[in-house]
Amino acid sequence: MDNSTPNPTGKLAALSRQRLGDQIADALRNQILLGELQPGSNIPERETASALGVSRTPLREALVILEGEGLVSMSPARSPRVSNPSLENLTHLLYVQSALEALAGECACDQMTEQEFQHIESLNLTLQAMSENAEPIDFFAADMAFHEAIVAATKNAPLIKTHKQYNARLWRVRFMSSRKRIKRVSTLNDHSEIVEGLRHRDKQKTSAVLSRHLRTAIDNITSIFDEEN
Amino acid sequence: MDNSTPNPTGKLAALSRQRLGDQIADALRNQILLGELQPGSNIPERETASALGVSRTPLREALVILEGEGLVSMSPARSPRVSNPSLENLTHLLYVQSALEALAGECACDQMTEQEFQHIESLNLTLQAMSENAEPIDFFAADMAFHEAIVAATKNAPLIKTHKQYNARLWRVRFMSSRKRIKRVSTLNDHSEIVEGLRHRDKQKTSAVLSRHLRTAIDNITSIFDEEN
DNA sequence: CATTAATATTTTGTATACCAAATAATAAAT
DNA sequence: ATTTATTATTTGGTATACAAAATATTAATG
Repeated sequence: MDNSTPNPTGKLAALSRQRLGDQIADALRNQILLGELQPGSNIPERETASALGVSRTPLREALVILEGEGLVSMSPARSPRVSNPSLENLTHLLYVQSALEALAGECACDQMTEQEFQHIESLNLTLQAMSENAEPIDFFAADMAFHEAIVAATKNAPLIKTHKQYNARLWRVRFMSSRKRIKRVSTLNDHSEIVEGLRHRDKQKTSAVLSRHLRTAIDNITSIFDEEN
Repeated sequence: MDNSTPNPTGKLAALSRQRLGDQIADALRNQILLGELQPGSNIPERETASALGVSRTPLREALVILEGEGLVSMSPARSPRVSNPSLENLTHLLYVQSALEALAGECACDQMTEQEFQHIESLNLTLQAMSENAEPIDFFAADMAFHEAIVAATKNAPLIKTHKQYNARLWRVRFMSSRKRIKRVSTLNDHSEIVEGLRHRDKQKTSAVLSRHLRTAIDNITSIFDEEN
């Protein structure tokens, strides 16, 4: 959030390469994804603003952005809160994400370069190598990177952005789901099938496997919720 | 934007049933969809704020919301502008919308009530009746209502919201496309097929027809762009 | 001791003020 | 007359100040 350029006010970098509100939104989003800001927790404006060394105006801008992304909810005369989605809501999100990734798989077959395919393939190999040994967080990160690479290969900017936003809302529950190593084998099988579909630029197969792959995740998060209650 | 409750400041209704920023966003969004704010036109903050009788703070909140929805773009030291999407961008949006509506058709087969089906069916009948005589704007509105009703029947809140946002970004070009009465017959055929799919709760057929229906629109908007240049 | 009413405090919502950067305009020099 | 340099003005970005509402607290009363 700061850089090496001195500035008149002496507070924080005022080099407006990006709006301060956007930078704050990025910072808060990270904190939410990392679990530093727990679902349901309050984000009081004054306190948070002074903690970040900014005023309430750009913080508020950030909160409005995050509210639009579904990560924060604001109610009149109440502190903004980190969203705490229900199982039903998460299921709904996963259905949409499933459709988005199915589309991505199809478009990637048309649009990806050979280089991009090789990158996706290498990400899958990394994941396969991690299979038994890796830490949950690393396995999860590699899994996410694989899916993001497929979406990126479509060069469809709105798709990439919307997919990213849905990923953010699903991040926490999918990470928790990933910690349970069960079903890691079938996950890896799916991934290999996806790579084969992409290799032959088989739109039908690629999108079908991706769709099924994501919908399977619904069962996993359901069991997560059952265990908590 | 106002109500009958008097308020101390005497300016505009301060009954904060909803944040002022949201109300302004709604108002600006309407102006953009109606074409009162043309693509590429500026939205200077001071001028617009005083025109609406509000201060820059909530107006700015509204602009940030609309930027998140892709309807407005903001650059440092420049007036916010109404987005003017390229043909490529609109094509990308339409691909996503196609996937969203295909998902909606599938979920609607599972989730819609008999009552909701009858409503969708009646909207289609209205549309068929309008076929030759109706004004472009009315035909377009009925067409949109038909698609929205299918999405609403899924009860999937994130899907409904995302679909609505994509619809807003596509509104203008789809309206222009609708003004050209060509292809109205095939549009109506598609709609009837969709209704039949829903009637038999045939997920595969319903989603396939919806997907094809939307992708056909890509050809239409392409010809719109060609004519302009 | 419990309960209710009144008050104080905290919180968000909005407006205004100030600052820096970019652009437009004007004056001077070639 | 044209071009360049300098100044003025306009614009968005951020901070602060003030207002309204809700909650927490305290005091008074049964």
